[in-house]
Amino acid sequence: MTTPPKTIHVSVAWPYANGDLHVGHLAGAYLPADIFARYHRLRGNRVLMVSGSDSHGTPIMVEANKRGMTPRDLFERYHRRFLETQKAIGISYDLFTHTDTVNHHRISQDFFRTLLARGYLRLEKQTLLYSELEQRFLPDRFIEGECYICGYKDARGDQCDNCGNLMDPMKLINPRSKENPQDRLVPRETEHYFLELDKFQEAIARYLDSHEGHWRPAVLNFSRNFLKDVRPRPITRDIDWGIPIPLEGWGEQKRMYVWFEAVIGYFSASVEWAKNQGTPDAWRDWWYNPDCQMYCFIGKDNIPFHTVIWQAELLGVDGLYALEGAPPITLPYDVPANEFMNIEGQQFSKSRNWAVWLPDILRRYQPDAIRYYVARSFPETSDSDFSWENFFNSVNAELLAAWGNLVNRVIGFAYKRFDGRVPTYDALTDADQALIARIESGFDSVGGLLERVRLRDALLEAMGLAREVNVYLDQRAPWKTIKTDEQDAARSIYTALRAIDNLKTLLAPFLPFSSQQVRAMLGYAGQLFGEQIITCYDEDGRTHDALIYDGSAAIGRWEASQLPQGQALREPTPLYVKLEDEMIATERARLGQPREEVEDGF
RNA sequence: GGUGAUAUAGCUCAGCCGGCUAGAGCGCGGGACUCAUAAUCUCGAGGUCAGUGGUUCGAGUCCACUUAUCACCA
Repeated sequence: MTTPPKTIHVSVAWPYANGDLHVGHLAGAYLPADIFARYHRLRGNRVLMVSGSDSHGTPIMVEANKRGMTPRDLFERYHRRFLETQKAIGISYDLFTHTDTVNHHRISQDFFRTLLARGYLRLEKQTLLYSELEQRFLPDRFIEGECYICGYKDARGDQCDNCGNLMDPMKLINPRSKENPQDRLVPRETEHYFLELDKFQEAIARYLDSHEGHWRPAVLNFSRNFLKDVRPRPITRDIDWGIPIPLEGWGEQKRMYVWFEAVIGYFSASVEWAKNQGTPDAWRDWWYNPDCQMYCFIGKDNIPFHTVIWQAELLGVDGLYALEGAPPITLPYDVPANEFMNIEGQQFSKSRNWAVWLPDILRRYQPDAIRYYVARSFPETSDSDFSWENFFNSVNAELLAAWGNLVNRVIGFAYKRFDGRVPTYDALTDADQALIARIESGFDSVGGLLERVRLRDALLEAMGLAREVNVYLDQRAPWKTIKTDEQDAARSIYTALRAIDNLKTLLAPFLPFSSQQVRAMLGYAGQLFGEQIITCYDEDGRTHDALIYDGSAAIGRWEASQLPQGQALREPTPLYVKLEDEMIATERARLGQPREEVEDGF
């Protein structure tokens, strides 16, 4: 019956640390990744789930500039908040680090050196706009000018807000610096390294073909299309915040492009995790192991970086840090990219504050309530919508009414009428055995959907099973039979308790907090999952905070309940808080209003 | 402009290689029950499957075009 443990790598998109996390982040990548990772841990598989804050890139610089902070102070502020937020909502990273570690810099530079040595990098001259005032090349986003397509006066260097077209800053009419309008921008020649993606075209086409069966069609089609006319892409830029280029004379004004080094974080964070664990070679079990299955959880805007570009980087450095006779480096097995989650019918917008921020809602709602609604609304096949009315509805009418109430009524009944214990019965009826078998079938059906990363369907399947227990109870009516035939009530309550015991396991990847509560109320000791810990690591005097997962005390298993008769229960308390409809309007009214970032934790 | 995706009940979505009298949950209306956070169970009303044209004995399901939304590329 038991299959040998699988080796699963869960690579999760790295959030830019220039603002708080919102439900879009959660729906797009973090919650799917966590559900998937928790399921595989319950299955007894070896899971390594890593991510971290993206501390580089122009979004960080732009925001830091706006606030008069250094990029480092800015990203450290949000990194810290990311740790708190993700701990509170239960995103169980084995390591959530950031890209400004000594380790990540070293590994990214080794990627660069290896690619250069193997002839995958090409040096090219480019003409870009140079600021005479600041004595540097300005990133696209620091440039404004007149749009050469629609004539809009204040087009940004990367995109025109009026016509939506992407901009080539060199073509802008009367380009000027966003910061200093009196600054003079002059075209000047500069040199950059380009990653020759076209050299990997055939290998990646074969790679895509080999995964045709199980990838989401949208992801596969998109990637093939992107690959068709893939061309060399600059991996360095004129900027002073980022990872230095490890070459003579490239130290001062040039850094790696963030798209190049951020994905390397999946690799470097695995290496860091291994080192932090005191098993510095352990990362090879994922990265040089032909049996490892690697999943990248990302949003759709990130698809080409994780289905083509990251593969090119990995193929280009294959063998890096490998031991003698190692198998080829691991490429992602699947990239289950999600679409976007809109808010009340409109696209997320940071500038308009059209967003549902996680630190804010975690102060008002239970983490499992948020997880439930977001998971049942995952944008797995197309964009989905977060609406407060639907959130309240789903929590009250589904999570609370169908599941929370089931747990409460059954454990409550047993607690009151059977002496605070799991009832003892003589023999179960056919109906009882049929229900147990039906619920146990969920380990295959829900598990199968989870393995295929159809998480929304998996959740709905598990909830459907919970409903069947309500139907069963209605038919067996222990509240009636207990008056005439206590033994029959004992059978049906035992059966329902055992169904609940199974269901809490089936729901545990989605609802880890309340599943743990159910486990405790059923009288079990111990934890389904491990501990999430915020800790600090020291790299030769330079420290960084991280969120980690310690699974050593976790005893949860994806297997059928053997609930013992007579086991002492704990007095049940309701799992979920009922949400008051009046609050819907209050929540809606917050959208689009100025927001204050509250400083304290949760 | 190019490429890809999405458009199915009031809401959120399922409908794989064409055979459905079009499904689920929520919401709504009637009934039952009372163990339970007025929760649960049951019955029911609700859709010309974005539009137009085509292939086929037969099309939400395949093809073409159109419209709308989204992403990426230029």
